[in-house]
Amino acid sequence: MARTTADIAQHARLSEMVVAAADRARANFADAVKHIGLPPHLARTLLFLHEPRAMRSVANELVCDPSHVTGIADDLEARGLATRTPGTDRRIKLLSLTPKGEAVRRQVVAAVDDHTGFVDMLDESQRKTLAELLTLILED
Amino acid sequence: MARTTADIAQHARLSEMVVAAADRARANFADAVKHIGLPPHLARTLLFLHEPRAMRSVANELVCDPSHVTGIADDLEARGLATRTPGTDRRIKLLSLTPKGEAVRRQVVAAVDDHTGFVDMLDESQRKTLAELLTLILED
DNA sequence: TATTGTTATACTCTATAACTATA
DNA sequence: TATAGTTATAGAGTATAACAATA
Repeated sequence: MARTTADIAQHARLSEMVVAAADRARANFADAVKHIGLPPHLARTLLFLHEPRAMRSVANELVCDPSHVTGIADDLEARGLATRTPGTDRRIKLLSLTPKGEAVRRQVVAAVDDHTGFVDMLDESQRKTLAELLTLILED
Repeated sequence: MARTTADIAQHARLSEMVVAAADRARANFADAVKHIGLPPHLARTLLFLHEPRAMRSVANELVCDPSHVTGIADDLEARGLATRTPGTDRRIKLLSLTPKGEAVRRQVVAAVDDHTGFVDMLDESQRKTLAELLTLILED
């Protein structure tokens, strides 16, 4: 395969491309949800809240430290989109969507689905191939 | 294609996978250059300096604000890896590698080439396919 | 007047450690 | 003693705006 940058190895070039594609994906997501009036990280959190989740579980989904989720939950509560409810183990707080939160979550899902994004550069078969290759990369 | 998370669209799932793969690529790069004793962003900058570049040009390669490059150049100079030299247009400062910088750059190239990384999960034909798909995504 | 690089400043994102309340 | 969540703090990475030198 031709190298576009003289002496950066193919290896490094593939990595750069993956990182660039991720930046594209992030920008695209931010763009898709902009009209909803939520910062991207809150919109993304809503996507995971199709069912109530413990704070720690949200942290795992977002791949961040649990302490970070406190602020996100505060923010969602302040916007009336989610509430903390105690679990049966009373150390645990479950983050659940309010009816308004459910509605906004549906908006986010629709926006992501509708938005003309980078995935539209690929046809169905190419998306399938990409998903397969990325699955290989992401395997342990 | 089966959706692994109930009601996140395929679209969103592909995006998440690309972002996850990029995180993997970044961690892998950091891992590869760790033994060289350079923070990843400096090692990455070295890769672009196979020829002298104006500060602004470096900023474009790194996709960051030019003001940010000042600190990077300071850091590289403090480590004896690069020097600023005036261009023919004397507003421009060219960042060039010192002999030591050339040597360390070769180390970085070798480390990235050798390091068992996420690209090794793919065979040659799969890498080619991935590069092609990413090229499509990254087209304007 | 426009452009290059610099400085000073501030913002975003995230992690760490110490704390509380449960278990 | 161990775990869930919180608080306070700090660090990395990056952007913005005002500035000096040059075109």
